[in-house]
Amino acid sequence: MEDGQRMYSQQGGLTNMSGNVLPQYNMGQDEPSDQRKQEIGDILQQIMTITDQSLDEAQARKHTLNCHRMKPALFSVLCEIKEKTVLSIRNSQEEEPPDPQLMRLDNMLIAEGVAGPEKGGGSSAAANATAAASGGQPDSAIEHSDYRAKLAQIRQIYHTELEKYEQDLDLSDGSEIKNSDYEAKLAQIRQVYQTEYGKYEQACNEFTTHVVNLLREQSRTRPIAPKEIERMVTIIRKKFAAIEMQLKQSTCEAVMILRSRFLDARRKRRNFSKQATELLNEYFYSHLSNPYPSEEAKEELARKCGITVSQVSNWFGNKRIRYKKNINKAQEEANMYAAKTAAAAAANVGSEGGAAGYNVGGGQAGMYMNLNGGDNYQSSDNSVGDNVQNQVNALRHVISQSGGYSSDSMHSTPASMYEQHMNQQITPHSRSQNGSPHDPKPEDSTDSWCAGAFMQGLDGDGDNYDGSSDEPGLKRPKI
DNA sequence: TTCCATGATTCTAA
DNA sequence: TTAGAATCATGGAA
Repeated sequence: MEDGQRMYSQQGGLTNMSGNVLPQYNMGQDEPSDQRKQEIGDILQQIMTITDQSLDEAQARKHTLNCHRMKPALFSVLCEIKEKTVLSIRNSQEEEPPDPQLMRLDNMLIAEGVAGPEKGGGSSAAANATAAASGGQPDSAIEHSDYRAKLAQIRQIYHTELEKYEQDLDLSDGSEIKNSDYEAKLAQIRQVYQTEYGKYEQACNEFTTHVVNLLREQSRTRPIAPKEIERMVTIIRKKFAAIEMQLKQSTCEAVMILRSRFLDARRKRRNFSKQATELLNEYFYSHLSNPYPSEEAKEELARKCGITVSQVSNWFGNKRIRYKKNINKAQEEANMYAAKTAAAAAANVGSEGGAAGYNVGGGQAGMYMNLNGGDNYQSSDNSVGDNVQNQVNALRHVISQSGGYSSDSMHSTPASMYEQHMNQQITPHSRSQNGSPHDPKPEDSTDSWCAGAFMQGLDGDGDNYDGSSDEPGLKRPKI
């Protein structure tokens, strides 16, 4: 009230802080000084007590005050007093540099492509978000139930959205991120961030508008200058910058977790189990004429090996290229698997008493024989008896060619076979009938994916140990 | 510690 | 979209 009392000039008129009499208002110079003092005192008293009154009374009082002839002059002086006292303290806080932490967050989000100038996430926000840690003026400066209700509502929305945000990103399961998933996850983070940022901006704007309207309304009964409203907007923006900071921190954390999982997934490499490798090799060498398993076959292999279809595809890709690069070793391996397969088939024949007892689903040999029936790389004749016979033929062939299973004979590889292999090599590309590299081999095709000679070394027709078309007198390379 | 095997990724061609 | 080829990075044996 001291400031208010200073408005009374010694001359009996209204003066500003500089002591100058305000000439623009009709101050009623001809009125007695005591009367004017009393009148102004009444006005001030009404203003001070207006918040103690009921809503209806306050509204009525507001109207009376607004219509009072001295109100403009009085408010002008009050605003000036406020400007030069309370608000001057704030002025010193306004020119703070941008928050370095927020700038770092902005930089990271921009670098990761999550936020950027075109997305409205980075620079514009940073411009608004200067110095998040300012004082708590809004709460103390504006005592209004609407304000508090709105603030509580926004806080609740913020926390709800924060929970939703973390749920949407769904990075808490500890699962590994594959390369193909990385971009998708990053895009998901980007989308969630932009959505949440949009909500944040909307809430910020709504709240700012609400407070501005509130202050304008109050300016009818309180000395609130437009400049003060502008400052209040700035303060609100700063307050909301804390929310923005939280949002950006959460997003950065999500990106870092994603990247960490992704890199971990790349680094981690576990060899497949021995059994899985055996199954894959058996399939590979039994389909050496066309080692391109169908999707169904891949799925079956993946299921049996306990790996993914992608891993099966990788394995076959690696196997094909490494087989071609190191044919000598591959031949040894092929012989081993051929013998093993045939032995298993023969064992089935012996134990089950013939073709009728062939165990399609059981055993490793049965496994790929079963797959053969599904992808049709095998002979079109899929009768159980023929399959068993094929296995037996293959076994006989391997044994006859190798002279048993001695390591010496298994490891010796005639140059003629290698040369023939290299000369007759046919890639799927060149074999393709319509130019597509992934066309499956026609069922009746008798050509070879790689090294028909090598397959001849197994059963002579390049058709997965199918001895049915083997010529009795066909001379096989000596192993 | 080194070397090799191997699963995975990336790039290119078809 | 798939396969081939090159390459990377890790696991495991020597």
